[in-house]
Amino acid sequence: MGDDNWDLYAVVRGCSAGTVADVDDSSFSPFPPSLLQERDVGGEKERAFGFPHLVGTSSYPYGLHEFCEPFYAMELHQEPPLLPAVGDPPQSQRQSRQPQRPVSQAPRSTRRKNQQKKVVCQVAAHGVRSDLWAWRKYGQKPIKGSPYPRSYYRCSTSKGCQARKQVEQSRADPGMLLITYTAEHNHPIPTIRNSLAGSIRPKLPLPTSADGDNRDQLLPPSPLSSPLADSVEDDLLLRRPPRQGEEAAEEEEEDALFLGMDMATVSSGYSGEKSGFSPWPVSFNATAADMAI
DNA sequence: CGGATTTGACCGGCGC
DNA sequence: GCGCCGGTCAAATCCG
Repeated sequence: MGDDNWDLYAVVRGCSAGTVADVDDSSFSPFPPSLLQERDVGGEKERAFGFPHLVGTSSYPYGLHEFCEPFYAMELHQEPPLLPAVGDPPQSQRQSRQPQRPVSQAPRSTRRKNQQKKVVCQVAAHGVRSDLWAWRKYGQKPIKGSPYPRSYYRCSTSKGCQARKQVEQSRADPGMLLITYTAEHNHPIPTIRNSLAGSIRPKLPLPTSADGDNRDQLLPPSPLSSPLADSVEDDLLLRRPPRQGEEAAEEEEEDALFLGMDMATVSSGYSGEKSGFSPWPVSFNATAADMAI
């Protein structure tokens, strides 16, 4: 099945252009230690990952499976998360939640901020085309000190899946997205995206030819450049605050051709002040039909 | 009509 | 103890 390749690409493309920083629990890293490069950044250990030999190639090194497995089958290898166990429907908790939200229900088991396992992945904003999981946005918040809002997504591939991810544009490097994965998927990775996948739609009108048309031309729907692409990250980019110099747009369009190969670093305490980003029209709204080839 | 997104409000963790 | 802030909820709205 070519689906396997698909999955792999999804992973590679999802995080290949960046680094991952294990925030709270090194055991939660979705990537095998062999791919993580530890180094000191500002006195803090940072684990950057990269696999240049994987990206930019059209054939998969056999090692990829090994690489992917820990993340996609995390429940098989990791200790149980702090979150409700597999099959424990969070909806049942929410069910008891009244409109007035009685505090006595204390439903928020995910609130252990410091104990929550997280994996922070910094990726090239235009390079990332998401992953095989279907993510549903459930919130967006402006973050103090950051010009960019943070978007909150939960896995919609399977009901009851506790996996979440936060997507935020890096302040230090506006060209990068900080993706924080929290909790684990409690279901197998879909070989193809289910009907929910890729249904994230662009809210903003697609750009006219005047402001950079047809990303499809830049990113033809090849297996590599991804029918997988959904607009989770694109969505974020589309919401970026207005910026003075849009000139970076062209530059980033070029980068897009390389699927965001540029590497960067990330740590749990990123910093920076520059803002701005180029508009990134949603070109791929992958549908089930797109997937089911 | 079903599912996703938007958005304001609520809640609790955490620092002071 | 208090206030700030991040994370989540859920009604309203949008869209295919």
